[in-house]
Amino acid sequence: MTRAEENYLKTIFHLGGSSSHLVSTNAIAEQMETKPSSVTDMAKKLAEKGLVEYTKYQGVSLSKTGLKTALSIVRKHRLWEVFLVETLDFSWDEVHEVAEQLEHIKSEKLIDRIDSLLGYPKFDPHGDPIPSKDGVFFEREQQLLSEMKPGSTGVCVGVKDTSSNFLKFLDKNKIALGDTIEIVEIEDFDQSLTITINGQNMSISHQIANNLYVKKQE
Amino acid sequence: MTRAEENYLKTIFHLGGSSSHLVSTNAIAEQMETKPSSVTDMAKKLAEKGLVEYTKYQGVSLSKTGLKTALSIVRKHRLWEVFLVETLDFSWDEVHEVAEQLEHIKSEKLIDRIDSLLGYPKFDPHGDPIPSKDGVFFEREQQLLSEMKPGSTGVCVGVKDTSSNFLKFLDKNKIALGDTIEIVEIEDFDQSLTITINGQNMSISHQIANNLYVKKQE
DNA sequence: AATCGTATTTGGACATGCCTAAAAATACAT
DNA sequence: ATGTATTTTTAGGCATGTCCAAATACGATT
Ligand SMILES: [Mn+2]
Ligand SMILES: [Mn+2]
Ligand SMILES: [Mn+2]
Ligand SMILES: [Mn+2]
Repeated sequence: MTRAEENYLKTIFHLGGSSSHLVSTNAIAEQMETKPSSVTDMAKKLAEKGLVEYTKYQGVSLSKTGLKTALSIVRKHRLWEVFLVETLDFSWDEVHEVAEQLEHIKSEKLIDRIDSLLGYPKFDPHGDPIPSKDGVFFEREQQLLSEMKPGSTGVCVGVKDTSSNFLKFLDKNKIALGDTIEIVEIEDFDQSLTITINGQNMSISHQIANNLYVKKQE
Repeated sequence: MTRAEENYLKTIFHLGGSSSHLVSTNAIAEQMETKPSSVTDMAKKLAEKGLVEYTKYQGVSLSKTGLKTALSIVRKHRLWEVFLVETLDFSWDEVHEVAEQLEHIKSEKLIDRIDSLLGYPKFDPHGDPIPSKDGVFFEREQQLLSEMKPGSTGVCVGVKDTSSNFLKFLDKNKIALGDTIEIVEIEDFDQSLTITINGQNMSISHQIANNLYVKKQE
């Protein structure tokens, strides 16, 4: 399994490529910042190896073994991210790039020991679930903050945009995973929200709310 | 800098390629388990990039920047080996393969944090010195146990053969770095040695003694 | 059902890094 | 000094993974 193949499988997984949903050549090319013709080439190769199902002009989806492989890469990526934050004091906006490299290190033992060192974490620094060794993981209960009604309350559980820019913005404004957010009001004019967080009121734009996942509280 | 280029530079370094000593195409090929023609190709490319000096039919040596790069790879390799042993409880015969992969991860910050986490170690699990960030490292004072005279005493500081087989043999016989070894007798017949180690007498073959580095004691 | 615009595939090409077989240079022995 | 053995280089090819430009298929519109 080459690094390129692993990256394609991971991308198809992230784009939701399953038996029920085919992923288009263009979507993959865009996500990977490569060209559609390259994707076609690789789709053929992966189909040849039984890692994806591929029908010309239709799109690709992960096979059973393809999914297993993709999950193992995602597992490694997210565990390394936790390691970087917890053990090496990286901030959550610095870890993705490095994890993109570390996820390709080939050693069962290494990733199992990292997992154990970290105490078998269930979520990565961005709130994304970490698949277990045998590929099981829980989709977390979530909705976008922008979909909540005034008066309701939620706990911040994840981010949709994981860009360094957005994550740094959240740091600067003291918004972190685990924080409880109450929606006070939504402006008709620009959909900006007034929220209460950590006992303080603040105003955030619709775009911010549209990139924050919360778990609704009763 | 590609992974292949890094591996060539590291190999040239290990073969002692300096201004005073040219390394032959064949030697590199053998060490890297590749073909001489491939080495010639790469030698040209590295010379092109200013990382080695290369004269046709003569051999290659590291340039100043080539040496710097090689040292940084060696540094990373050895720090990762320490990390695997100290932090993740790998045994010293399991770390080399994984370190061969980890040494190519590109992140200053990562290796600096690992270095700090480990308390800035000076030697790797096999007794090899770890170059500092700016490429400085101390050649340790050493000689092969097989070169010592009966009656003399030394401290075990390193291994020449780093194969898993040899390292496991040492474990099994409770010979570890830091142990004090006294040479009691050397057999004329087969050069095997009787030594005292950890208060016990034992006999080891010439081949073993020929792969153990010790620091002579007064 | 024909047309048009977009998505996708094909064909040909290039860079990297490797290989084999043959040619050339060097080293060694007589 | 000459011939032989060894080392090294060259030439040509292959695999991987990428790209561009041209051809083809799809699907929405009329
Ligand atoms: Mn990430
Ligand atoms: Mn993440
Ligand atoms: Mn090693
Ligand atoms: Mn070592």
